[in-house]
Amino acid sequence: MNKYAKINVSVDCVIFGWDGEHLNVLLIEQKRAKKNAHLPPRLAIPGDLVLEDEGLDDAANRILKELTKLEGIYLRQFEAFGNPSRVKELKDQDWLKEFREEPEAHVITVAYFSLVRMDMVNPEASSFASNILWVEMHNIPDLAFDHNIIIEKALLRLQQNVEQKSIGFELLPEKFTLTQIQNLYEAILDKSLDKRNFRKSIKKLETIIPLNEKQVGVTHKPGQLFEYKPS
Amino acid sequence: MNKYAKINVSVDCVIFGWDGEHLNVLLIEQKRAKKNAHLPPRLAIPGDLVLEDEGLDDAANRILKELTKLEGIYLRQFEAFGNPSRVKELKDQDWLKEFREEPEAHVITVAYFSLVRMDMVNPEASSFASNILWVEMHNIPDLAFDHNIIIEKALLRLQQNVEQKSIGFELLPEKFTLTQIQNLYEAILDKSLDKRNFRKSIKKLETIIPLNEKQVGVTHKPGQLFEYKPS
DNA sequence: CAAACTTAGTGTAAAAAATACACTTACTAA
DNA sequence: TTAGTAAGTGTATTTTTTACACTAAGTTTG
Repeated sequence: MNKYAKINVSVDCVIFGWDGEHLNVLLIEQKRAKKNAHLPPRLAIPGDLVLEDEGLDDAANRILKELTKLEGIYLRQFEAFGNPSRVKELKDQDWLKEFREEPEAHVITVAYFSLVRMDMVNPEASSFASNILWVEMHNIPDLAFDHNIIIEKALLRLQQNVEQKSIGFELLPEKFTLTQIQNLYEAILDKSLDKRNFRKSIKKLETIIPLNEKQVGVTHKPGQLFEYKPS
Repeated sequence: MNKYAKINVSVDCVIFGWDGEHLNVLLIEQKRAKKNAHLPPRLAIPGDLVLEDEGLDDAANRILKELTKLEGIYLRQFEAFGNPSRVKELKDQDWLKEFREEPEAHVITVAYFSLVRMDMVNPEASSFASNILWVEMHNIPDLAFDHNIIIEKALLRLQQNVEQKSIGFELLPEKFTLTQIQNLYEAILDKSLDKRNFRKSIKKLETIIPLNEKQVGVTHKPGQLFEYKPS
């Protein structure tokens, strides 16, 4: 074995989910070997090793699908994490020994994020994920490896993208009201925005086009519907 | 050998150099084995494999130093490149066979960039670099692997950073004139800026402080000197 | 020493963008 | 019919951005 053979490469996916109210993150419960079945479930973001001759983007899509059955989600690479200590904690070593051929190997991970509508997506646990759960961003427990840090960094990047108005519409319903967009932005940025000014700025965007339709089924004045036409 | 063993991880460094006039990029000429000495020199940005149990940032610093003797330069990670074909071209395979234990391995590279003053820095070829050269950004030849693409992406990121005024002063002389800053910005952004407006925006920054000194040794009206005090 | 050359240095007006702010309207449910 | 709820709207103020051209301070040359 040469001096390079022990570096593995993984990808990890931070999937932000919008339920119309809060920003959530998709977590998996990792399976444990039988002998460790008594241990508490281990939570993590979906991720696994990259295969030989597999591109990073391909790996991210494959792994997300294998663990959660989610497909066709736009994943954006945002950072590589390579601190050698990131997989060396005892809790992590225990698990790695159950599932990895080289549990003590240095693992460099390339992290991706995405933002989806929770009601448009149906994650199901698969492969070594024994369970899938959405957890509110402000309520994330201790996760495997350095996944808490990875989520924090992903949120920062998401916020930067949103401030430049370059992401966010993809995850609204096909037809949506301006208030729905505002709620989404407020959840991502974690601060409240002025209604009139927000509407002004959104209406200025050419990609948001007004429809001759109103919201139905609400118990108050129905809002006008808009749709998103990517340019 | 398991199915993961053939992924190697490298780092590559895009070092932008400012000579007061143009933006340059630091390239190395890669050594060739004797039997291939007749081949034309191979140009690349400095980069090499990450070692086992070495952090990415550490690897970047080590490798830059090994190849160019540059030390203490702030390197910023900006993207990982993992297309399996990035290392499979014939020209690249030839070279890899001379120097790598697993020339056919998939190599994922994590790319870093930095910006330095060319007169404050003294790169010297070392290790498998047989020569070091600065090449003007607009004049970069065909490089090894996907290094041309990596440089393009690094420039984009540098430009984004500069537009937010968050980088650039580090690489001016200790005392500099506003025109010098403007020249730097124009070189990075590759466009010309209005003198009065530029000066207004720079003077608004608290980190740029005016000195009671003037430029000396110039053959025209000497400019006022400023210094940069990081906050 | 005067003229020519070179870059430094300066201000204002106009346009555009960002902010702060409060009441009326349309619908549902009780 | 009333009460409740979120939708929808405009203006004035401040801040930021942009466009634009001449004078000043030094050096060099004839």
